[in-house]
Amino acid sequence: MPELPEVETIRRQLDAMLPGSRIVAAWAHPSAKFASAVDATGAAVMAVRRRGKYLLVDLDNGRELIAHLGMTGAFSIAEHGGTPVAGPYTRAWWTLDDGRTVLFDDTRRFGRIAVVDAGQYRSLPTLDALGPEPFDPMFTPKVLWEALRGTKRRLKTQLLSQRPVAGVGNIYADEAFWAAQVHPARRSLTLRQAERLHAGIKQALVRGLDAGGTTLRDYRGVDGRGGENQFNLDCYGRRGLPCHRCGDLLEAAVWDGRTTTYCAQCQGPTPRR
DNA sequence: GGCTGGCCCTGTACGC
DNA sequence: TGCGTACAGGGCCAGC
Repeated sequence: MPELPEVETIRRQLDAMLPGSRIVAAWAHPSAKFASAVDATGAAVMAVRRRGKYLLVDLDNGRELIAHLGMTGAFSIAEHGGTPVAGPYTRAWWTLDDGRTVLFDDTRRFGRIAVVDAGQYRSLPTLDALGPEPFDPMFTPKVLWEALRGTKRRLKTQLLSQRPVAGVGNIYADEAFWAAQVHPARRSLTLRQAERLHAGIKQALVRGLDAGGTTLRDYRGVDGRGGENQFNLDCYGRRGLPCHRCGDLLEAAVWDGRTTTYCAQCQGPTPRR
């Protein structure tokens, strides 16, 4: 499940390989989620950027190719020429003028490809309303506090909406709340708690970036290699295992359709509502 | 306008 | 061994 560290790892790999190449042919799965991938045909790649969990490929015709990896999306590059070898889960491919082919595979089809006019994200409402980048100086504890206290939703649900901050998914949210010792099911927080959560978010993401991402099942970089942050996790997926801080067994629950792991001792009792 | 819950989608794990 | 079911979850959207 690619989140910011995984998407950034892929971005760095693609940005080192694609700029300067022109797309001479393309194919897309007929699903509306992928069909517009062929609209990039004829354009040259200028740069590969990232916003939250979205990859933004700048094209030289004033358009952007946007990719969201969903749960199982992955890019790979076939170096040799000839007919692209699409697998059963290939959802799009682009052949470049140097003979290489970029493939996008997505087993569960939660991903998405779109080609839009540069900066026009109205067809992607989450991207259009994305919060600040976590390493942007404008993302301060106070900004986070105000984004979270202005809602009645659970703090984690609001965080996963991508509006308080961009790029945090289930794994890094659980890690951040654990590090901050804030219960994710709370619906309010103090400025002091927001300061700890702000630090926890950045700490969790930096650990993920330094480890090349978290590979629990599907995530692979463009080079086919997984990340190693799964060995650093303190909370996510550790239900029933001892808390690395207090030794109590971690608990898990489903709130708003998302499984959440937490330490009832360190992060406090579950709010009644 | 904010919030909730259902849906999409398929491999894996597990029980019978 | 084979079948059925539950589960994983990011983003979108309908309904309240």
